[in-house]
Amino acid sequence: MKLKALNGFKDILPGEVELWQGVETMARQIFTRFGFSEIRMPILEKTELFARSIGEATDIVEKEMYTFSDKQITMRPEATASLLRAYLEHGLHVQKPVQRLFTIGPMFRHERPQKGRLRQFHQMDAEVLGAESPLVDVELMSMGSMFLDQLGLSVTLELNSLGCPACRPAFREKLLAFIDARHEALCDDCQRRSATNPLRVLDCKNRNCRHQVEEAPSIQEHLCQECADHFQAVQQGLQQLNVDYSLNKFMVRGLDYYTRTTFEFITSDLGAQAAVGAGGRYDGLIERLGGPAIPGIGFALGLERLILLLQQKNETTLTSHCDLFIAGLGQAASSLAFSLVHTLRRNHLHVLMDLEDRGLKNQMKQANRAGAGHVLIIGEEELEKGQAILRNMVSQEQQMITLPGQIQDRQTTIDALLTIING
RNA sequence: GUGGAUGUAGCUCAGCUGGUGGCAGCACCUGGUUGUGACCCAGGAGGUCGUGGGUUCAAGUCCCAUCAUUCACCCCA
Repeated sequence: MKLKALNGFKDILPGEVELWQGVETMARQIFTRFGFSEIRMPILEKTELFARSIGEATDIVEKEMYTFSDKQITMRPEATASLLRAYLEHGLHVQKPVQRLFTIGPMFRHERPQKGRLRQFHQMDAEVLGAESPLVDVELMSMGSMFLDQLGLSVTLELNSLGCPACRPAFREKLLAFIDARHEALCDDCQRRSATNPLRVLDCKNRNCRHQVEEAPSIQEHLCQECADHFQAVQQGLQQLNVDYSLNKFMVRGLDYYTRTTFEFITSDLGAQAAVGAGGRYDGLIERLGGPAIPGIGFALGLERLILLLQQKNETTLTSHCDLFIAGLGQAASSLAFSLVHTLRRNHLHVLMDLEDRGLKNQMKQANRAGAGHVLIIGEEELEKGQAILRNMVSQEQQMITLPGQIQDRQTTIDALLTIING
């Protein structure tokens, strides 16, 4: 085979698609229950939008975006930027003070693929715009937690606060001093990071670095009064709703726009890609995009990672069931079956038949594979008498059914079939 | 961008120190009952051994290159 999908791009085949649909349905149900409305945005946006929101100096913007440079447009690497653009463009912030929005769709990042990481991947995104209350943070996390729980996945919620422009600079200085004092002991990556993004050093997986950083100053102890109060209220709210969480003073974000509350849903079952979902507050972002000073918070869940977890968890024997298979033997019977199948489909039945003139044995096999509850066998002998055999594939019982002689009689047969099959 | 591993049937994989590609499993087709599925039995079809070079009398097997996949680093959902 010469033509293949691009590296990092995957087909989702029948058998797996059902799992995706299940997850998406669950998400829509639960998000709707929390008052969220779905919004869908285009995949292409002006490159500038992502540069301004995600941050010029981030890895995503620096080297991972699929950009048509001659046109200055980019395939979205995440959803928040597009969502906020749409939110401002259509004046949603004027229509309602608080908007709860979610979206599901593909994102694109040119990274080296590995387990749980693709170049085209899918995220579910939930965002609350216009609300500053810590209870909103609590509600959002509890929603994510409820969703994952309903899927039967056990993940842990980790929580941190990144402070705000008022308190973060001071902490940054203090952290830099700490890191500089241990510069020689850190790995090459961390030495580089200490210059570009010192917060990232806290997040290094190198065991030695982790050890070095154990006593590092905690952002949680350097928050300004407002941020500290907010963080405190978030924790109280989580406790009130019995949402389990643990504090992680080392958690940082890869996108520049986060402030205050940040959180991740973590699993230990996906190898290196531990985060199935992550998000946080971004109180300055809407303003940065040219809108009014409106606070916001949101999170994204990685669909591929959820699917992997679900697949690992249980053998997904999602067998499709069809109501009826019609097996016709011979030209006349097949022809009758053909129109009967069509009519039954109009009556909302899931009906199949073979169109290749195969033998009865083969047709029975097909019916079995399709998980048919009943098979209607129209043989030549029965057809002459205006009858057919209806076989219950589970109980193996068979009964004679009268076939429609005239078009007008058809409804009688349909009704009889419907009664038996649905009954 | 950097490392490691792996490319044999539609899928999962055997194939030893080079000697003609596997009665291998799943799936598929046909038959075992004139016209009855799952189970069983018999048979069948299916492959330029990723690609291109090299070594050799002889390469799926050894060497080099290349492409692809994958895991990890990095980064992130």
